[in-house]
Amino acid sequence: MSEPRKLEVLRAIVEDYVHSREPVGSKALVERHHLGVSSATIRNDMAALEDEGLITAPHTSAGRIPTDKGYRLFVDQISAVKPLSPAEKRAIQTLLEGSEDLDDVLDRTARLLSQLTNQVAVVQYPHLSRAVVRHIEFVLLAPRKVLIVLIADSGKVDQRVVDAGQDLSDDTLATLRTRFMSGVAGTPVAILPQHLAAVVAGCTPAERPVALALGKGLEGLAHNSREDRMVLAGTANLARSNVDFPLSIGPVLEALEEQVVMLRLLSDMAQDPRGVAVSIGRENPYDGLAEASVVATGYGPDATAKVGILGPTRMDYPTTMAAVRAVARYLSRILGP
Amino acid sequence: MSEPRKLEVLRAIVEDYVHSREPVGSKALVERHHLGVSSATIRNDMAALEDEGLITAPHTSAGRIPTDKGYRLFVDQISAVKPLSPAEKRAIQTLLEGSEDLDDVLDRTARLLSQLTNQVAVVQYPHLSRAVVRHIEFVLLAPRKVLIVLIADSGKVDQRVVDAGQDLSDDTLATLRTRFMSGVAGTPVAILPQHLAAVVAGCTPAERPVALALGKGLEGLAHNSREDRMVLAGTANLARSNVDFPLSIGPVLEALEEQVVMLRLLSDMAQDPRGVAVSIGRENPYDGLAEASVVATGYGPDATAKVGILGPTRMDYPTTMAAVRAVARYLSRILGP
DNA sequence: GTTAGCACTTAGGCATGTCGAGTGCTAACC
DNA sequence: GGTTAGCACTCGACATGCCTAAGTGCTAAC
Repeated sequence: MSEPRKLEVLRAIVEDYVHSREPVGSKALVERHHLGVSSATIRNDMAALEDEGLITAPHTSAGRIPTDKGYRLFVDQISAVKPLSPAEKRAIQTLLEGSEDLDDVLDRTARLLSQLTNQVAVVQYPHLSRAVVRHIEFVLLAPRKVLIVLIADSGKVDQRVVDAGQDLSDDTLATLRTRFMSGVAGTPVAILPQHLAAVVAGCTPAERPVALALGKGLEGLAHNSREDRMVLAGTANLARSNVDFPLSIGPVLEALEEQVVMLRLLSDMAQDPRGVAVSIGRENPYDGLAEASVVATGYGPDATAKVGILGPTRMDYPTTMAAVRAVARYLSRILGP
Repeated sequence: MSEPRKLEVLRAIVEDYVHSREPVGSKALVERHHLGVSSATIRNDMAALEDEGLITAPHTSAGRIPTDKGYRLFVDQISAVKPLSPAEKRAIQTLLEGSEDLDDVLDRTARLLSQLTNQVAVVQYPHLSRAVVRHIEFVLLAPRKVLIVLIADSGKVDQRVVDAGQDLSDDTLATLRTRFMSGVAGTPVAILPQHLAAVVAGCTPAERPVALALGKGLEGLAHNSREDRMVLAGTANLARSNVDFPLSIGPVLEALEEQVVMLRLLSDMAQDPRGVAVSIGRENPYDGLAEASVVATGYGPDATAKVGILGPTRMDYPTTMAAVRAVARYLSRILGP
């Protein structure tokens, strides 16, 4: 029994199953792929593959389907990432170039990726930490309510309303704004807290309480900003691709809604040498995703923010991986300097 | 055949069907509800209701289920909006009060409403038009790229990047900012364009082209801002409540993703005198929602922005309407002055 | 206008039978 | 030793027939 052929058989099973959605039998295999042997031989190979836990039979007299382990081997060793068609590349470029503000870029990216892959697309907001504070604005909404706006050089704008704890005049606020601005402009967001503390320390005792409140607000903004949010698109694909649902979509929708779960999952995924990480079926830490796979990669200057897709374990990995990788590259380019 | 009893029968059918998810027969009706007549009489009433198109039988020998028209009559004339339990009211209050920035408020609102109703919640971003310009900020991201930030007194912050058409210095930009600020601060967003034109006209010829670009950007912001976005929550409820799906969720997910469709639908809904609008099944202009109902209402100072839910036509209207109305009220209060 | 009674319809459950796809095994073959 | 043909066996999918329970519509009596 030749080892290379066994892998070839696994590859054929994965490809056929992804394509047909039906368990694939030995006879169908020899017909569709020109392996130069008979179906009986294939049966022996398949029995071996089953012993190794790479494929399984849903019931006695049906064909075989790949297991999570089988998909893993397929992704790691057998398949090559398929390059995108020029048409697709062009589509990515045109679609992404038309956009300007960050929300819009991410939104378009998600929609694009979901169309390209026919899966659910997930795009995490880029991390702010490496960015540099460009501008701070305080706006008095009510005597005690102050809207804080933090603008970073990445073009990202974050906002929050804080309670000043006491009534304020526009003048006081303007003074404070100047103080803060001179103290933190140009500071990397990551080390903002230290600088804020210095500014607060430099305030007059009268200003102190308000400055403290504002400083806290800014700190919160920098720390807790939108990088823990994400954009979704293509949820409808879940229902479509699963007309005969091997994937019960309820738990998956729940996972998608629990953004914390998804974000955690994305950042925990080990980066594959080929630049795209894949998490298959039960490899996912979240039970609701036991029948789903995630394909993701980082984007942006340090690739910490993630972009990816989620779909049934039975998906076309080579094509999907190519799409995710390509979109991430274009996205990095657009957001870059 | 007494007319009031016929309505009572319809009411009983709707309530039972919503509760049991199964067609309801004449015998079950007399047992569960103390109508003082026999099942034969009810049968006569039901035949009449069917003639009027208010109920229908899925097959010859099954009970009846309400039609869209039946639900409509139920909602309009029979049912009373159920008040929320004190516990629920408290939950709404605590959950919404903890939040500060607008994104957060809307997000929490959506989650809350979806939990309260077990349906998909939709919250439209509040309209900016009535708001007053509080602040404008220009930030130079690259020599020719300017980030424009527009802050309204509602606490809403919008942003956009524009191409200035020529290289700029920080100084030039600061001058222009002052000009724009003095020209438009305090202006209602709705009439911003006129004021912008005046500012541009008042610029020196050298400044003109840049001012024009910036003015255009601001105008676009005011006009086209996030009011055409919306927040979703509880999509997983679609899958859950429809284990035996009378509602195929694919088209519904598609509709939800086409935000344009949903926003259009929300704003087209006629306001009910009781303050909550309902659109039932085929009343919806969008085909994918033929088996779904939308319950929505306006919120905010002039109730133009909408908040609502979407679910199967077979839903508990009285309770749902109460929840939507209550949440909208709390939301208005939170966002109010 | 209401009721009882009865004939009629139909979905759904269940047992039964058949068909075909696919397997595992054994014995022969190169 | 690896490969092949052949064959018995298993099981899901599908069709058929039958039965029951639920529910209706109608008619005649109250």
